[in-house]
Amino acid sequence: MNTMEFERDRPIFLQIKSAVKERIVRREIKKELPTIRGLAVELGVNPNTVARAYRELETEGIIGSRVGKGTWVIPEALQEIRKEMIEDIIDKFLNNLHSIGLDSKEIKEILEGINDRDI
Amino acid sequence: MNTMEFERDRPIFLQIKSAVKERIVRREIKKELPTIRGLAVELGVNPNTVARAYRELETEGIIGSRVGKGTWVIPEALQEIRKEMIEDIIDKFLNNLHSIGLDSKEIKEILEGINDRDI
Amino acid sequence: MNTMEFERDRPIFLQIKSAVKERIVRREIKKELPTIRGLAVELGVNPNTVARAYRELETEGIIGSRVGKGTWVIPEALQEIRKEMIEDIIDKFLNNLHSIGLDSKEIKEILEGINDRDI
Amino acid sequence: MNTMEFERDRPIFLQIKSAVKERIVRREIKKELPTIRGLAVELGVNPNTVARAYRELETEGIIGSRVGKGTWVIPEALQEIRKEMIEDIIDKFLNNLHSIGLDSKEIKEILEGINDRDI
DNA sequence: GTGGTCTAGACCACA
DNA sequence: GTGGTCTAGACCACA
Repeated sequence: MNTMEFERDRPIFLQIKSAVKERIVRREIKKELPTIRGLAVELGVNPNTVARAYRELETEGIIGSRVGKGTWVIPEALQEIRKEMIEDIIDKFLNNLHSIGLDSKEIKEILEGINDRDI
Repeated sequence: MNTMEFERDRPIFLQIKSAVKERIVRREIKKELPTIRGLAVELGVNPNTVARAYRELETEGIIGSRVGKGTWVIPEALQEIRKEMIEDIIDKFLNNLHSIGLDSKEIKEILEGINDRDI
Repeated sequence: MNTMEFERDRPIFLQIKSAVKERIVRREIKKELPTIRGLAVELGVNPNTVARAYRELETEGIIGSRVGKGTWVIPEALQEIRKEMIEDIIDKFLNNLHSIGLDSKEIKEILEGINDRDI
Repeated sequence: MNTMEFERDRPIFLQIKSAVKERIVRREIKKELPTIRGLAVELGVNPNTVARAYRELETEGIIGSRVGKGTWVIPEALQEIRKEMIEDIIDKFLNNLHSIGLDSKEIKEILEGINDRDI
């Protein structure tokens, strides 16, 4: 996590949540998560803020925690969550394109345009 | 605009702004926008809230307004804004995919997957 | 006057007033001003709007009018008004520079910078 | 900010905006801005009015803010904004002089005239 | 405590 | 009639 630039207009706890989730899904965090206090110091935020991010990740079934034992990734959930995230990203993408009035043909052209990019 | 369900957790003025912008880009609003007070009544919100949405669209150069005359689309801006919106949608899409750790190959596969869908 | 782009956020009658005043001081309008109705049509505004601009110019002693005789420049006022306008422009300029905290030395440098420009 | 006389005929939020911007550019405000409510009380205006001034300064990239933390100057933006302001003042000055019909020679004379003043 | 949103409602100047 | 400003005041989520 090292340093992290926070966007304004989006709660910090949500940004931390996203960042941690991404790192888990990218397998950069394999098992043990940083302690709440440690991460809070590292990011220069209030421990409550990190705690809230962790709490929501726990509710989503991505991580587990036990007092005295710390916080860890739940590997069984990983594959499923990754799939969901991809699906969400695609849905949002298509919805956005539809919302500005593009039809199937135009969307297909855009998809080809992306393919020609240096991704 | 007819009716409009507002999501909670996203400011109403931003939702109005997006909705109006979409309708403009889709050419459903061609020239004259509804009056601030008219739209406010229609949506069941305070005129100030509509005014703020309009004001920001005006700052973005999409619409113009004048006391006593009303509010209208700036047609010259349209093409440009449409392009920007498409570009933003694509960027966000690719960023999201990268952020969960997909590499070029996986992204290309996803693009093909979308192409095979019924869009 | 031909065509004229109006800025938003500044009343049209004031913009007409400035434009007419400028044309008078530049001696582009020598004696007779366009009729209120004629100018209104030309600019695509309400005659009341032009009338208000003319009325204020008359109050400032720049123009005279009589029903049935039209509107004309008062040449005696011209030299004086021109001087006032120049003085106002200079005062505003120096005030603006002071307001952002520039000292005499910096202002002198700016003045030299302007002199080196292609004015 | 202490006290502040508001001109009529110019929106209060714009006057607050200018005043704050000047104080920032003059480095009288170094880092922390007064809180919205604090400044509102000090100036005897509604918090919404100060909030709008701050919001626009934030849009211009001059200040940043976060709920619960307050409002602060973005130091990186300062140099750039100072330059822009000077450039704007000069442009406006030259435009004004041109608009009343002065030619290069006359403008140069005026510039020298200013230089001889006690600035 | 702090910024941000929203409402209800008054008032204004321009067209 | 129309957009624009402003106030008073409530409520919210984040820190």
